[in-house]
Amino acid sequence: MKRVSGQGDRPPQGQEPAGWPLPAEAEAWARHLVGRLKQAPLAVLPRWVVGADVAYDSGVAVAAAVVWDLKEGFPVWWRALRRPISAPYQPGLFFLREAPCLLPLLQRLPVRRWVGMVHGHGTAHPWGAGLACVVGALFKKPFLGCAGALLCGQVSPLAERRGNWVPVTHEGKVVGALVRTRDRAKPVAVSVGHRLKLPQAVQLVLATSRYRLPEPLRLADQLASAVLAGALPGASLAAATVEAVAPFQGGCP
DNA sequence: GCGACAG
DNA sequence: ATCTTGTCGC
Repeated sequence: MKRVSGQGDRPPQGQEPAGWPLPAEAEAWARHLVGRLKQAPLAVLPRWVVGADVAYDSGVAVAAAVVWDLKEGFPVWWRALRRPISAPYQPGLFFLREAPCLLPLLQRLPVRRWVGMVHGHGTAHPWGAGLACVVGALFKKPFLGCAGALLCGQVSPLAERRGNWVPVTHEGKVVGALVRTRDRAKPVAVSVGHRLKLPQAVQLVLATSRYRLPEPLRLADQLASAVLAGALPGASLAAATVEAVAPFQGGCP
């Protein structure tokens, strides 16, 4: 598929939009990428779950990543990165806005074996190419998507108790799951992005959830917002140096 | 054809 | 996403 500048299948480096498709060719680019997705089961659940999210404000984006230790049950590393917004939000093309911000950050993780979690959909997407699929495929890492609302698909009634879930069906296929992460709270939409199975994705979301959103994502959400608001220091991509971010609210023990 | 539509 | 503190309910 044609790109602004061909760079193989590796995550684009540096300033955008180099390596990313233009909005007009994004659908074709994404559909091509879908053909390269793997749904192989995760042989071993990694010890670390990386939650990543982005907060925006008039031209500026702050991406944040949090490494959650499944064994200990708390965050062990976090970082935020500031950079310019590269694309407007468009349902279905969310990855064009979010992925460029996430990649530079994910390349600096302190752990080798991890599963990624993004605030958005994976396969539960009109073309089966949600943010989690795009990031997972580019990184060749297991990724799942966890969103607050469905973008497509149908579901049956879901029990009110935490831990229950029902499949999300789209065009005759199971593309995700609606998961109750907290009693009586609005369910979350979980779907596979790359290199893991839906039951494993659901298991990971439930294993890291205390409130409605899984902790790795909820904390990344808060960190990104705090840095955006200026309450905490973040690093600028333009500065070429990524700095450590000070502990934030609800920090680690 | 029209509207809805992750964040 | 974002404008916005406390408040009510489970």
